[in-house]
Amino acid sequence: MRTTGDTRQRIVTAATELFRRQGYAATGMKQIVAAAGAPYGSAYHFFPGGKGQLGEEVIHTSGAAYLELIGSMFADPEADPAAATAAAFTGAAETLRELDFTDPCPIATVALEVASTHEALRRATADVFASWVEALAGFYAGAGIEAESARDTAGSVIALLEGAFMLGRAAHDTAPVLAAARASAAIVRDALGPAG
Amino acid sequence: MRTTGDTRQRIVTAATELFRRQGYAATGMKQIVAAAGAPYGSAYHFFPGGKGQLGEEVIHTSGAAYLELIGSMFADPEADPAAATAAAFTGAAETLRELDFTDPCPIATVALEVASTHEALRRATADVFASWVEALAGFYAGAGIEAESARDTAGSVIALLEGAFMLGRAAHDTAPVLAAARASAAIVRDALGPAG
DNA sequence: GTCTATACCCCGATAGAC
DNA sequence: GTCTATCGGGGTATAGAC
Repeated sequence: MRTTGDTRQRIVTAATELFRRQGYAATGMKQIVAAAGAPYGSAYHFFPGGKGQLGEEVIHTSGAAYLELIGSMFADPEADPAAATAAAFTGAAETLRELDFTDPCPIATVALEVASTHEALRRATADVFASWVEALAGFYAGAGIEAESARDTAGSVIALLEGAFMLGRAAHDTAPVLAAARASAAIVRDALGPAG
Repeated sequence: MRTTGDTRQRIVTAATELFRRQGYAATGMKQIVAAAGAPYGSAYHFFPGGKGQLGEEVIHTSGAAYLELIGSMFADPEADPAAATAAAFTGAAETLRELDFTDPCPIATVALEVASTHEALRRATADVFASWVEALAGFYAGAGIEAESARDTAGSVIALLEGAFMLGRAAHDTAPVLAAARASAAIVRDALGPAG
């Protein structure tokens, strides 16, 4: 009654890694259970809804983990918001290199793949993006940006990060993410207004 | 000797549309030739290198078409660069809605899918992104931004656009692209410096 | 050059022994 | 609850008639 929980968890973990590296369509259930060291039947025992149900869970759990990461990076309400944002980008550039240009974002590839093909998964990615934007918007609002503008700013910062990952991965170069660090600071400063 | 060219072109066109909507891995050769109204063997007659060769051609040709679009949107050297950039984003938001939240970028999904799995295709997407950045950087340089900064600025603007498409498609909402319009102007203004 | 048939493999999913 | 065998279908790619 304890060991069974391990198998389920291993399947989710393996799927998360494979979806991130290869995308949703290119990853098979057999590949997932093989990577998880689990028998094939376990996948459908724990996820009777099949690949779609597993995909939904992967999106939500990895999205929640990333949300915590965002929360920890923007935890200090005293920090200068533009500088903190730029620092997050330079840190992300380092992560990108450490991951050997595999995707630092756990759901980006899947989000694009399913956006026009799989409603349930599309909604799951939308929920995750919204949770990230909300968290970052809260930080900006605490730093003095008006609520609605804070939301827009947070959305643009996350969009910029996702796009910078895309260009950086394609080029095998962290330069786009480093350039985006400066751009992200400009976005936040603009939202802070002349006083900021 | 004329009609054969049509078949090849129809295959490329059909593949472009399907890759854009579903991604690379989820699209099959059979689906492509069916959509093109071509016999199955024609695909391997014109593309003996198979799906990979077809993918490379799709990336390069659709990337070149998008390059022309960028060139036409930033054709006026007298235009205010920040305003022109923001206008491009508001136009992109409209396009996104017209396309019913299908991907306005012909290579974004494929770029993420192949970044860590298919070297030849990854390089093709990198070439395309680089061509877009170079074109936009030329416009910014003409508007008075120093060359190296113009390149960084162009990269960040394109990254922001790609990321905004990602969030907008997931949410089925043009708001992220419209918010990015203001952010893009802030990025360009920051690069222009206090004088701009 | 055009088109059909097919080889060979892996897909997601299920049945049912254990 | 665990695991294997298998089903029906679709994947890429090729052979070869026309």
